[in-house]
Amino acid sequence: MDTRQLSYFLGVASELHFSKAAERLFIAQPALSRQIQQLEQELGVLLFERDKRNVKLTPAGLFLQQEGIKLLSQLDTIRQRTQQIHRGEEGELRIGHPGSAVYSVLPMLLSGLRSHFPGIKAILSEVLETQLWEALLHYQIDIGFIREPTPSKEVNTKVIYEECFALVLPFEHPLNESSFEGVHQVQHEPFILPPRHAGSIYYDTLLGICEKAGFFPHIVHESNFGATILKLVEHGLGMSIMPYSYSNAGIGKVRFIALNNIPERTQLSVVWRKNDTNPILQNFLSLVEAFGG
Amino acid sequence: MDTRQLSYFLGVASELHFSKAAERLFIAQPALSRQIQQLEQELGVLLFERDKRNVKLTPAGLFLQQEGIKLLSQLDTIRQRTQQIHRGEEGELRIGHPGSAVYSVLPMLLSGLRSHFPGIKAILSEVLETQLWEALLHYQIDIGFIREPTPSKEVNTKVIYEECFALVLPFEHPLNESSFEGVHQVQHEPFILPPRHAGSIYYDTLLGICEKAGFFPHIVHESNFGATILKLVEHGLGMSIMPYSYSNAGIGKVRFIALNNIPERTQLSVVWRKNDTNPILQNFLSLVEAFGG
DNA sequence: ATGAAATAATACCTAAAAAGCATTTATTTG
DNA sequence: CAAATAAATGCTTTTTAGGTATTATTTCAT
Repeated sequence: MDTRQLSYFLGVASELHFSKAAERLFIAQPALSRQIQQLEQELGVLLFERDKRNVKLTPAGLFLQQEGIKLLSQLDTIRQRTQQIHRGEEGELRIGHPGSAVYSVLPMLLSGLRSHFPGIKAILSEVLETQLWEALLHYQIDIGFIREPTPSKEVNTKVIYEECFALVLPFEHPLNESSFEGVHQVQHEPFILPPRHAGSIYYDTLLGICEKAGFFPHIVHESNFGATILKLVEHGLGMSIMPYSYSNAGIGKVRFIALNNIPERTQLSVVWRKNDTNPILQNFLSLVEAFGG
Repeated sequence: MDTRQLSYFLGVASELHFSKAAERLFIAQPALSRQIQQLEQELGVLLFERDKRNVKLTPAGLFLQQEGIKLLSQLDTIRQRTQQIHRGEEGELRIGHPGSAVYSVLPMLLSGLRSHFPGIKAILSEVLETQLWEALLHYQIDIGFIREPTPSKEVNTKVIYEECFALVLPFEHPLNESSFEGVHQVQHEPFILPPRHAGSIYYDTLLGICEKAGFFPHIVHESNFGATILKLVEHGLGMSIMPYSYSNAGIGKVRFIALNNIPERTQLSVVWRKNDTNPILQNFLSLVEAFGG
């Protein structure tokens, strides 16, 4: 019983008329009659009751009709989904990202993914910047978001987002956007910053901001998790300088003062394996491209 | 994509080796290679990554393998069930029966059905004897159980069970099996019997029992439902004569005294349409035959 | 009644598809 | 570099599906 015989059978079963069914199936009536006979013989089951004039389904035929319709539609679904997977329109994309990406580009990219490629499921995992390259090269993720792309032979990088830094203060701190003139105003305050080893260029940029303002920050705590820093700031343990997009996070009662007037800015880049031909990745990259990366 | 191509594909997908798969599929390797190529071309999807030495599945191929296995096994199930329906090993058998059959043959027949033909589902409906012929001839049931088979041109009948009658008394009644000598002992008691119109031969048999014992029963209530009669007897409203198998019913606190020593006995017969070719019915009848009908 | 129309089956032939065989090409391994 | 392995290619044969003409049977209209 192959699919051709089955669909011929379904044709006759729905028309209950060999000649009409043959016409609808674009074959000659004798050919159809024979295929049905062969099917019946192979199964050893009479599927139609024919009395030289009328054709009707036997109980077994009725069952085969009901189930056969389902089966063929399943086969069609399988075919379509196989093709979608081939075109990269269906499947999983494993994304590694730092926590900060959650508050800026990631939500927009994921909603774009949802609308353009509803079959692609994003598997998100928060990965520390230090572990991102390893995760990528060990095939644990397919694409990563990172603030400091170090060019590499095995990995492609592309900047997709740029933003200014922000001074983060406890909400009760006297300094606010109107009274703010420059970073030097907080030169005597305690600071909470990421540890140096977590991303040296990023760290150096932060220190550069302070240095230009004429001081070296008094660092009282370190954390590589943005949310932790925000909580520490909220409790008045110090202040921090973070990418402005953290202001979307809504974590902690803190005040963000955007540092628009200094040249230092921070970028978010995507990184992926150069040799990766996964069409899902390619589709995601085309989305990144359209996003204005 | 027909079933042959699909099973060829599954062969290669599980062996990941064209030559070995070809051997297992009993075809030559070039034929297999070509069928896979054709399948890939038809779908427009690369299913295997071949590098002249190794064969491995692409993501789309992996999906097709997973789904294809399921599909082919479904097809096989459909084939088997279609054949079972044809052989009458699967389907529904609508059985009409009087309430009394529930306490004798029906449970045994149904458990025999369950073990010999697990695919046949019995649809039981309690049908009054007066309506049984109609239900049968109007195709509302496929087979019926009845106590008084009147021979007919359109219907076959077959006796399957014979039993004696029993005197049914309230549990508190002084008469019991040891003190019982004959029906004449209850000639002055009130009786609860089925109405005459419910089955005249059956009714006449009951009256015949009394008549031979030398009295005409004083009928105080009538009911064509055995359970109702039992309840009325329990409450001391009278006594009754019923098929002995009602003693299995466990309805009401009543005493059964088997009337073994009188010639009157009651039979249970099956009836079915003479022209019915339904193989499920035939299988059920073979069971009835084996049951010793 | 009788002939025309309808309808599935049969007989026979043709075309297309699948399978087989021999060979080739490319790659790995010793 | 030769030998072995494995998939692909070219060509032929076999099998299967499809087409045309015809038959047999039934129904319907005259």
